[in-house]
Amino acid sequence: MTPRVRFAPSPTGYLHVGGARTALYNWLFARSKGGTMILRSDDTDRERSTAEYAADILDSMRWFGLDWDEGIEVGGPHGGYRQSGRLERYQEVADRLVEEGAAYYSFATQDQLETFRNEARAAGTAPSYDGRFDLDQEIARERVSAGEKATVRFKVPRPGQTTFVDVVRGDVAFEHSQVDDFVILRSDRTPTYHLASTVDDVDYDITHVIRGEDLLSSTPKHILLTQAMGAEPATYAHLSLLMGPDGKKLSKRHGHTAISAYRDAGYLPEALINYLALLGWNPGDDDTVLPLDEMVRRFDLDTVSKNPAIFDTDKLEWMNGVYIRDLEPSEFVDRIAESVETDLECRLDDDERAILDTIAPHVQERTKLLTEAAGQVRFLLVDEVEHDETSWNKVMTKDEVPSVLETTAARLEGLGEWDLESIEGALRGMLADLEIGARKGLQPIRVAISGSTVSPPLFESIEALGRDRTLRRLEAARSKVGD
RNA sequence: GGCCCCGUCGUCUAGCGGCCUAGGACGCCGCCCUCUCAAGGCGGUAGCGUGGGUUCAAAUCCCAUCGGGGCUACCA
Repeated sequence: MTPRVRFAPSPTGYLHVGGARTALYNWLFARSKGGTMILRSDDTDRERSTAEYAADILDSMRWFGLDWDEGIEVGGPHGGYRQSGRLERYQEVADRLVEEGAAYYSFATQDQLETFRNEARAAGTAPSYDGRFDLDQEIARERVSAGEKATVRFKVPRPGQTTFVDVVRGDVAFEHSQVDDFVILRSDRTPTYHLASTVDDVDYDITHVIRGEDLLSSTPKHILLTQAMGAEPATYAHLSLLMGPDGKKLSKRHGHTAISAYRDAGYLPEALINYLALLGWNPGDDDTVLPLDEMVRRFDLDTVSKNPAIFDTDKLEWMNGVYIRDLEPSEFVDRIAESVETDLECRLDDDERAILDTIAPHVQERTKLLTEAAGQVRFLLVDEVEHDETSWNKVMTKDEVPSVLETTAARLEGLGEWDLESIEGALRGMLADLEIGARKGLQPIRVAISGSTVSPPLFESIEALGRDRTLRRLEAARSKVGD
């Protein structure tokens, strides 16, 4: 039997890094086992679900490069793959469970139930409902068919226990005395998560349920429901949760949590994937950076870690830098083009593209986030640069600067070929003649050219800038410092 | 409170009774390279939560304890 897995987010928030990791592990598992990846929407909570969140989840999945074989927007044998479109099916299952005695119509109020739970807590035990607020099901059924509102609650068989083997955690056991009866159909006849999710998993023939550890304690409910439906429970794998730097559950107060925020911040999807994949899974040796196909080749659920993992932005940034450096220069330019255009407030023309192509390898080496690149290349694309006054004094006194700039201009002006070799030769020759070291002598030129004491390598920058603009910039700086 | 899960450097992890003087990666520190900043090279820093067992031998097995997390909804 080929594995069938699903990622089933609720559109009650953006796709966050924890959800993305769950999606990734499902995807990796499916791809490594030749299985089927399904994307469905667990949108039973209509109050909190929004179209915006739903769209963000799809966008983020696609940006992330995770595809699915069945589900939302791609279709498949099971309809639209949105739970909001399958209400009748859940109602039918719930009613059937009542018929069969596995569930019951309940008129207990939330207040009554809460009182009951408080009593249990005070007694130091877990609440396990004894039916005290409910009446005979014969009567209940009549009242329901007369139009009275009732919830449908699943009756947990007691005494008893549910045991299962979690692929990442091993044997897990729950006494039924610890599992309270639970609502499967609300009084408005919409399904709760437990029902909808279980029915879908059964109907869609899901073989492996890979999800967050927050659902571990709900698993006995899902297994019980599955069995009551007469089906065979899937294999479960519960992934540990992602934590913030303070060890608490990852949330907005720790910084970005939405995948789309990482995209906007300049992260490469392949870097984020690599980072997330290794956050709780080890590929078998000391490899840290490995391509997607290699991850697919090596992935397995039994090598997934049980430990909760802290989401460490430092390592992610480092990895993003690794992937940025690994990009083909033209690819790098493609990826930064948009943010450069935003920064410059205009479209890039072919000449500007050519400048970026030339300097790209040197910028890549200094970029950890795509969004940083615009600031680094800006000086190559604008007409004039701003100089920070304090820059001039850093390596030589201000009054030494004009003559250096003048000599530089003179040497560059006469160059036959405007290429790296000639530029470097001319300037090194000048430094030798002036008897100043490169460290000192090149700095004022860098400031004149780039406006900053930090820039891509100087000779390459001058080459990319071109003769005319270089000379103009040297002249502008010289007259400015001369003032 | 009850139940469940988890516990190796600051962080992600390797480790399945002797190969551990606990390995790798990020971070941090130092040195080298160097036109700035990076990148790169080399070196360093730092850990088995605690207490009991079992054993010739324990990070590895058992118990307790402590700590962290999750669940305990007509949220998912």
